[in-house]
Amino acid sequence: MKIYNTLTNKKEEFIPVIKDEISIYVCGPTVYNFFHIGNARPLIFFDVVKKYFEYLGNKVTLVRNITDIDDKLIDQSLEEKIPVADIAEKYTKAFLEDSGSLGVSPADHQPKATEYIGEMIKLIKELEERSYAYEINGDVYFSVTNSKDYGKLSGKKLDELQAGARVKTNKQKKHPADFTLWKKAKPGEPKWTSPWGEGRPGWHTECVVMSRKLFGKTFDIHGGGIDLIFPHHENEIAQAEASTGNKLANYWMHNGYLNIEGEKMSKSLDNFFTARDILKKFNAEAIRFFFLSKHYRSPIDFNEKILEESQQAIRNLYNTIENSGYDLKNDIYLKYDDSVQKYKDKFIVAMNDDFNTAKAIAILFEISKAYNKINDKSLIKLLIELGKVLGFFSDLERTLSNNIEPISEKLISLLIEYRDNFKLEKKWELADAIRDDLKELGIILKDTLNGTEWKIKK
RNA sequence: GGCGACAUCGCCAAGUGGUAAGGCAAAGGUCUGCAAAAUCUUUAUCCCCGGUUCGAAUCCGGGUGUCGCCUCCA
Repeated sequence: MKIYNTLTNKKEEFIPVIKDEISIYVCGPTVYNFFHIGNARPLIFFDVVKKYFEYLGNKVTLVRNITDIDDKLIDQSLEEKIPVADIAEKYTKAFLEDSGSLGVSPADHQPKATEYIGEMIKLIKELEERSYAYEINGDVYFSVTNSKDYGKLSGKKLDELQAGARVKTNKQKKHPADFTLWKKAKPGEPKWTSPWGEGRPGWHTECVVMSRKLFGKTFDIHGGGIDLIFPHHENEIAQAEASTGNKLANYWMHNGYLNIEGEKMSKSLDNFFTARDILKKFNAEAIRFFFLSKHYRSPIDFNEKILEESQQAIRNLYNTIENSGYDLKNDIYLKYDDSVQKYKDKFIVAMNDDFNTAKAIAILFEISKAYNKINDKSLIKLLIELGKVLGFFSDLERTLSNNIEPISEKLISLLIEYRDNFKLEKKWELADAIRDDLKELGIILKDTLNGTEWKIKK
């Protein structure tokens, strides 16, 4: 198993701290708004990472934190004119709903920043005692110049950072790259009591204390979007190593951006889509297919045409399974012979190469094609097994059975019978009318060698 | 100014030294009353220039283009 590690800029053999037990920490949302379709990428990708490690027989613990106190929540609270805590609650709920709709399994732990204030204060005090932190007027900053290899994750050098390139410099800091550990509360803002007065923690601290609490010292994989490399993850490393001297995580994985017509999605460019809105138009597995059809580290361009294509592609895989008359309940007797096993091996080779999901998907289609040629049911079993590793076919139980009322089923059979009679009498228009009308109702008729089959359109 | 990523068929996309996976779309054939599904067939020499090599989409150098990061950001 090889994983590309941002820390070393190369693919490395993956060796977990504890054999067969893998710890993953992924930076979760700041709950100040509905999350956008770009945020769905790390959610879906690390969902697959977890599923794949489990498929290989590991016990996986995935932590995804929820940042529920931050400047952005305060801004949103002013805009919506409701308290910060209500903003947090509202958008945390929305996050959980929408990520669930995307088919992303809940993390094993979903710690909230506000539950860790005490821990964060402890860490900041520790940093202060070791003179990595200094306080000015109730604000506390981390001093990056005291950190001996600051910049090692992002490859940036302190003297090359162009201070104020995008955000105006805070002149009370000793060095422009110093970052906030504790922020003094303005009147009316949410606040907690600390040795430096009332205020709130800075963003970069929560992940350090949460991961430490839930995993102990060094854990296996820290993940997130590529934009978090600097400064967020850089600052996490600086704090963790300054306080204990231990590595925070062994492997750092970062997914590329989702772009809109080649450009980064942002509110100011007015090319911003929430996952919630996209889910109204496309099903979750089409969205998943879209993301997984490209390697996670590459930028991916989003548009509706691609999603439509993805939807068609995943539907075709479902077609293969549905047409096979596969019986989910009785598949335990199916065994893989060598010719089938080789597809499984190829899939694992692809996934072991830094999660090459694009190639893994190609193998699903090879299996589908092979089945349609030789009709070996064990290929369908493998297709489902591997598809589920990528998070597909969650809907299979429902789509394989036309789950409707017996009375409706009888009605459909009756109509098919009438249509058969019309066909025998060569009254094509009447026969086609029945088929078209049923289609309007979402019932698809197919004439096969075994007679007319029907299914509910999903 | 510093750092980095990317450029493969109409569209999406894998491939990192041995002669171009896969998906979507399109065209034609088989099957069908028609349709759907399935199936067969057809469609690229890899941004440009130069170099290394028996051999390069893959390595090196130089261009061109697109995008990103340099303390909001997945």
